[in-house]
Amino acid sequence: MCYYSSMDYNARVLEQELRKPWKIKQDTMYQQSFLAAANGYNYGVKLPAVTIQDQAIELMEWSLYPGMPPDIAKKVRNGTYNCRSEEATQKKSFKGPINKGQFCLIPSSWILEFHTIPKKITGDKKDLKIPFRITNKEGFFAIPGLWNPYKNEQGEIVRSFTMLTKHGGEVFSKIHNAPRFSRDCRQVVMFGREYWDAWLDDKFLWDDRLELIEEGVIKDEELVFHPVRHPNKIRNINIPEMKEDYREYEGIDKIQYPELLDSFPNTL
DNA sequence: CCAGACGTTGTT
DNA sequence: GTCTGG
DNA sequence: CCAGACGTTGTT
DNA sequence: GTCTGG
Repeated sequence: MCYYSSMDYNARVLEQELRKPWKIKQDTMYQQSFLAAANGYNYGVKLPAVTIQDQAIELMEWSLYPGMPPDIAKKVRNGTYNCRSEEATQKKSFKGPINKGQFCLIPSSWILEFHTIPKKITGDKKDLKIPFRITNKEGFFAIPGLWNPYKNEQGEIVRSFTMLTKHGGEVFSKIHNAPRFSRDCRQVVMFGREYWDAWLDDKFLWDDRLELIEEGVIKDEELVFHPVRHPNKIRNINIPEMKEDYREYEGIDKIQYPELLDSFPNTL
């Protein structure tokens, strides 16, 4: 999954339209935008998130650092950028944060998922990977997550987080059709404005939260998705000087792919 | 009990 | 073509 | 995921 | 560090 967040836009929405002005811990990030990708070899990217404890936007590291000795934690962290919500309480890396109520919310403008058209069909040498921009009608939502602190090599306490996923709905399953190993198609949980307060309310225990996820995840009918130009570089997004390069993706445009006519007739 | 795992996804 | 390593 | 390798022997 | 599997 690729994730995108534009903080200046996000903060404007929060303050003016939603009347939910979270404090912003580092004002330097107010004007930043973020485009980040998750995989097992790229973690620690700093993204804006709100913890239930502080109720303020701050930069935290994407991919949860579990409470284990550093040599082990670093390895496990390769796979903690997401957390399967249905199984979270059974996982050593996540049950601690859950029991301590370390929930967070990650504001976002859109995410990308890739649709694969096999080379068999295109007749090409490689599969065709078409990125879809996915968001809600408001163009602004938030992803529920868990967070955990750790002490980095400089001895500083750093906060890290994971984004929760659930079984993928129809839209996600259709777009995200890459061949998989044995498991189901997943989607990152997206909450519209009306579920943010509940997620950041400490009266809800984990079982309540599982229900919140099922009930609050943005429905397919509320999703807006369309194919877009292929972003050729996403890696290293957290390098500050690359910020300008990514700004161009803020208005990432819908484009036509003739190859999609068979799989997405009339829906785009 | 001890040994071994600890995680998720599948463009970046 | 298929597996491994990053 | 993609990029890059695509191997053996002797020894643990 | 803590849990799971054998």
